Amino acid sequence: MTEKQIKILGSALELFAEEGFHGTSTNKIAKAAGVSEGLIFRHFKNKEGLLNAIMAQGQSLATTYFSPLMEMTDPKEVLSAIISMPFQIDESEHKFWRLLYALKWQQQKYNSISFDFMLEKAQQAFKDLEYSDPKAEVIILEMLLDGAATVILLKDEQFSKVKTLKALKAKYNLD
Amino acid sequence: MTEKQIKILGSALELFAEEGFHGTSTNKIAKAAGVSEGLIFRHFKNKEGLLNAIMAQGQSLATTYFSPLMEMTDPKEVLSAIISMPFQIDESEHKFWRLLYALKWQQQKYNSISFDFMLEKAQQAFKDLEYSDPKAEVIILEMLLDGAATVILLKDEQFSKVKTLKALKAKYNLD
Amino acid sequence: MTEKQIKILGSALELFAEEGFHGTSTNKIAKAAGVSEGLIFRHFKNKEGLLNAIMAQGQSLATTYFSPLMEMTDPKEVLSAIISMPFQIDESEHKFWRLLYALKWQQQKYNSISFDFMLEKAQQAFKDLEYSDPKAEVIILEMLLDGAATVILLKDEQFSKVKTLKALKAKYNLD
Amino acid sequence: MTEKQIKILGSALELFAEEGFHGTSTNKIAKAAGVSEGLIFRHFKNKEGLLNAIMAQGQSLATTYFSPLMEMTDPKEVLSAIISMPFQIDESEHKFWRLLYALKWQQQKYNSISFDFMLEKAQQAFKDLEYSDPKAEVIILEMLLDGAATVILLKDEQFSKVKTLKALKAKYNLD
DNA sequence: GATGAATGAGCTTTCATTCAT
DNA sequence: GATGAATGAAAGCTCATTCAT
Repeated sequence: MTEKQIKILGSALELFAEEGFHGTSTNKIAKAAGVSEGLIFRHFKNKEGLLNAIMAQGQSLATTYFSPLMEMTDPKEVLSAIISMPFQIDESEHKFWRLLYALKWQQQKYNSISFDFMLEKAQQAFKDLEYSDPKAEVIILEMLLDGAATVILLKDEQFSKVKTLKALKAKYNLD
Repeated sequence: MTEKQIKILGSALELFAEEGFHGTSTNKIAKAAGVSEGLIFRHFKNKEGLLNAIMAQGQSLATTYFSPLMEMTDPKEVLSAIISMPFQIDESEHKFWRLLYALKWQQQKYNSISFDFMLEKAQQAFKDLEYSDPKAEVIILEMLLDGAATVILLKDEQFSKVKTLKALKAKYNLD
Repeated sequence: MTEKQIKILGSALELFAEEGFHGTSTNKIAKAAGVSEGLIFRHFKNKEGLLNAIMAQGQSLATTYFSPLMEMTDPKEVLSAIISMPFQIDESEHKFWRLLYALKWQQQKYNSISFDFMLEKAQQAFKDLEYSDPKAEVIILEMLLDGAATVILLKDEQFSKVKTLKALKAKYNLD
Repeated sequence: MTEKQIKILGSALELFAEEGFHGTSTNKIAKAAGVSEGLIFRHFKNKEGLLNAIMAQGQSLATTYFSPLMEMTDPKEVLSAIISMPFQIDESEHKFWRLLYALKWQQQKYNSISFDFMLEKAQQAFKDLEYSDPKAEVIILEMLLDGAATVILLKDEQFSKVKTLKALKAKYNLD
């Protein structure tokens, strides 16, 4: 990938995340990236192709997130790792997750990154810990993750992440 | 409001919720409502005016939701009422809440309907019940509400709401 | 059809005929028609839709041309009528036929107006007149018609149509 | 001429003939030729330069066609040779003539290859054979040639060229 | 000679909005 | 109140052409 391609993807991610896919013109992206508008189409074919390229990039980011889970066996460690996730989104990834969540609400088409594997791992953990209704627990966990992501991505820094995570872990008796 | 105005608002709500504000053209709305495009502008001045009208309608819906809380004093009853809320969204309101949540991710401008009053009420309840960190508890509750709304509005009917709500209430020792 | 639609179709026909479909921009058409560019798309959906509308108009023109043939029975009268056709293209239809012939060379898609009926009528006439190879005669006739159209449409008025038609009829003994 | 130049010219000829000059992008030509787009401009300067190069190639092809005529004196031989021409277009030249005829309809600019010499030769032949209106006969011959080319180039192989040519020669009492 | 990244003008098309009826 | 023709700005996209490598 050339330097300009990277610039385009970066600007597009930022703008899509902030103003939405339909709310962002290719003209705006090109200007933000310091690039001619035509170049966007030469490299990504479409405005949608641009979005796809961003999502493809994100897919590998997500994989990095999830892979450590695979090897864990201790159920408490598993739950602790899962719950911590949204609290560990850092500056550089912030924009990507914001876009991903925003897209969720618009087209199922872009629900491409799947959390199913993670949720299955969680269900096993709840079973191991002998929760009475593991299925319901998984739903609640999913809600907590989506909710944490929502609050963190939309009103970051207006509350103490450390304290919140601690209280949350306490609810599941995770040290 | 005339019948045609109602039709327009209904179609707009549906389309905005599904395809986003910028993703929906006034032409599409007019066709969905079975109305001439010009009429939209006669009644609502703007595309944005349309959105405002929808939000105004929603505001009163929200008030209906929240008002019973005002009179409650028993902290457990308060928490129980708050937690139940997203689980009680019914068919007819579904589209509106979907739109409201989708807009959250797009423009802060439309974060108009505020949950602050409710969250303060919750904080008082947590204090009354002598939770060790009421502030953190409120954040967690907010996450749960946002998360529950997300899951319910986006993948409705793929899980048991009754069981989930029950397990959730158990977490807070609410009967 | 409104006055502006007619204007658009007229300008488009003229420009397509002179500079080709791909060689003519919708901007140019709009300006020639004294109309906003958007209007073209509102009425005809596409640039291609514009072409289709022109062809549809032409179809009825062609039908007018061919229908008198249907009732003729005298073979000489039939051949005479057919041979005369390209020589009777008048000013108002000139542009349309020019476009039609130009399109022939580019996409079979637009070979929509069919001369087959006319050629069958001719074949019957050649049989009636006991020509030795009626099939070959039909091909030659088709060539003559295409050729006459080519010469008339592309270098009109540089030769005597009357004398040429006379000499041509003489070749078929059509007084 | 290098191999790549030949490839470019060949692809351009083919595409121009099939989809028209304006209907063919340099990008498409480059891909068809298996060559970078830039190379086209290095070798031919312009898109128009490409067309000119094709026409120059064609000019010598045409000369080959016409030169035998120069030395003929017998009028019947002359007419026979002229009439036979379109029927002798072979596979390898097909595309070129198709392009040439298609261009006729698009821009007079490209009426570059002239048949005038040939038509003068024909007029002399008609005079020698004491046709009553040699001028009109030349026009008719021109029509026949254009028409034969049209039919042969656009619906090749759907009829017997041998029989058609025979019937045609019979019309002029050529053996 | 050859590539392919890059450009900018121009193209087709969409869209919110206006206005005469 | 209601329509639908009409607009003009801006959107997404294509294209011939240039240039560094």
